[in-house]
Amino acid sequence: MNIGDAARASGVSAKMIRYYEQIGLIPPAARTASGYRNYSDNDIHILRFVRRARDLGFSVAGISELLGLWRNRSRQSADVKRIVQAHIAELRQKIEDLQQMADTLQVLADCCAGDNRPNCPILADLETVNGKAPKT
Amino acid sequence: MNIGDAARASGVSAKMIRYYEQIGLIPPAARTASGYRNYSDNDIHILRFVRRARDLGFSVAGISELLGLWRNRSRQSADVKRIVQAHIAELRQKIEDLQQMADTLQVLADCCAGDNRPNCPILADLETVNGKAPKT
DNA sequence: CTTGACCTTCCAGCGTTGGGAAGCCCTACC
DNA sequence: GGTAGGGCTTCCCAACGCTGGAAGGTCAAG
Repeated sequence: MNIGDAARASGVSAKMIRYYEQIGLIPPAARTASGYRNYSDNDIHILRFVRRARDLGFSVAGISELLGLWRNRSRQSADVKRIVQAHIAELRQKIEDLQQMADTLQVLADCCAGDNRPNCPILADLETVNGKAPKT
Repeated sequence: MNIGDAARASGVSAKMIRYYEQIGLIPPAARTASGYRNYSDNDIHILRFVRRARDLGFSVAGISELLGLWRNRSRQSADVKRIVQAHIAELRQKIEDLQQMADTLQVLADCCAGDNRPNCPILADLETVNGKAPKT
């Protein structure tokens, strides 16, 4: 299987497959006599694992940890769970931050006439620090 | 006012101030005879605007647009509102994506015993494509 | 043999921030 | 006046996770 076929089979682009190999996330692929990368079914399996983990928002470092546990038959599911729960916590934190931004902006947008006049409470807010009047 | 003072007064690090100047987000600062950047109260005002906009998640490109409107006294508040609402939509989209990830992971984590045995539904899921069984 | 699609490597960039090196300037203190 | 220390200057590098392109080799079909 060429890298293009592996990309189509796994959902990971050829560029990214090479990148993942380069940074050591996945093992170096076998090569044909002419230097083409050659992928086995097991390699595709690994690539799919990586793809799925990325879709779930894991960083490359996180995927590396998960791959290690996946390969390790004497792993403890508690280790996997710990990684996943830490990641969930990060996601929830990001969600909270973004939600806070969106809420603030929504309030400002609701206060803005949105017409052809220059007066705008949004810009007025942006002049301030943390949404409060500046000391000056 | 030196760049350090400006940084403390605006909440934007000196490093970032230089960077914003370099990429043209803010105008080049005045200089003293010896080459030090010199900031006026108005410059601080601009920096605070930038800081607040970043806190609300705007990209540098977005801030550039907002700054343009801020400076333009004949602006129309509708233009500001449009930019802000587009940004709110982006934020909500990101929130939704992250929420989807977190929900999926939470379900998996809840199914995982988290003990010293290797069996783990999380890893089992990661082997699949989009959470469904692979074609193979 | 030619064409076109594929593969290879390497280099550079995106956006935002932090870190550090080498060297100049300013203030304070002796 | 000399010196120590902090602050300033510019420049380069690193991070994250890719993405694009250039230059060139390989393979299969016509």
